[in-house]
Amino acid sequence: MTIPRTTAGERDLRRLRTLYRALGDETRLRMIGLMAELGPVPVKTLSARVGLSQPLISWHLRILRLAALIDTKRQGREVICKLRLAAFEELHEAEARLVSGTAGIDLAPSSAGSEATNV
Amino acid sequence: MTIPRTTAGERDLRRLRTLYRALGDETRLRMIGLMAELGPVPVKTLSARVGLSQPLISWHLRILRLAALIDTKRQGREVICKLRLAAFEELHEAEARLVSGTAGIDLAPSSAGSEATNV
DNA sequence: CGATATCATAAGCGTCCGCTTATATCAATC
DNA sequence: GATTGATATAAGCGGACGCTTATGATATCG
Repeated sequence: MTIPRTTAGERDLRRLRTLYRALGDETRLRMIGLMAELGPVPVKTLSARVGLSQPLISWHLRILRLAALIDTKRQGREVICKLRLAAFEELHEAEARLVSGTAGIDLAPSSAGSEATNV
Repeated sequence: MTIPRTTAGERDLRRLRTLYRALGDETRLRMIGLMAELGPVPVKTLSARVGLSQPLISWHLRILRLAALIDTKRQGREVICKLRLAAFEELHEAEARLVSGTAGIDLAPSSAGSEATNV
């Protein structure tokens, strides 16, 4: 039961980093807003409504997909994009663990028990 | 009452972009975790616990401060950093507006009433 | 099978980001 | 007021990011 090589808190950190980073772009937020408004939607429509080139939208979609923020499936020659609301719940949970102060986030192991008590 | 130059949804988009972007870095997430765990904490302690140089921590703190995720105040020669939990509530609210599909996020104005109905 | 529509990938480019080192500001203490 | 401690800012650098244009892959239709 020696501390696992990658702490739970560390895993949260990675996941949070990926999610937040994927969300930290105005174009992607617009796309998410549209998917929320329109429901499952083909790439072309996103491209048209956002007003950016199709390859760029496709690239943004890849980032959102890799972050598991959306699902995509082929339907004929179109690819339908659907928002994964569950991802936001996962986000909230990891976020809550971080902010509740019980994550055990640290780097300097020697700081345990030393002069760490401040304020 | 002509549509305001910057829509409410647009303002949300900017705020969300700033918040998510500030949160989309592992070092900054570590710092937030530490502030959540330790409460108000001086810069030096953050630097020591995270294990990165003081100027770098100071720079990350600036980003968090500009995003209104933390408060900082001088106390003697130290600067105390405190997590602003309220920021997360604001984040959740804006996020909820976006994801609920009522934000009216768009770019192409001509798409109103045209062949926008898909799926 | 050829032609067209929808989407993904590749290559290239300017900019911002994360980080380091060096230096400046501000406050306490002697 | 000079020195020491704590933090902020400046300069510089490599790499990732956001975007465009060009090309390739996949599926439908005639």
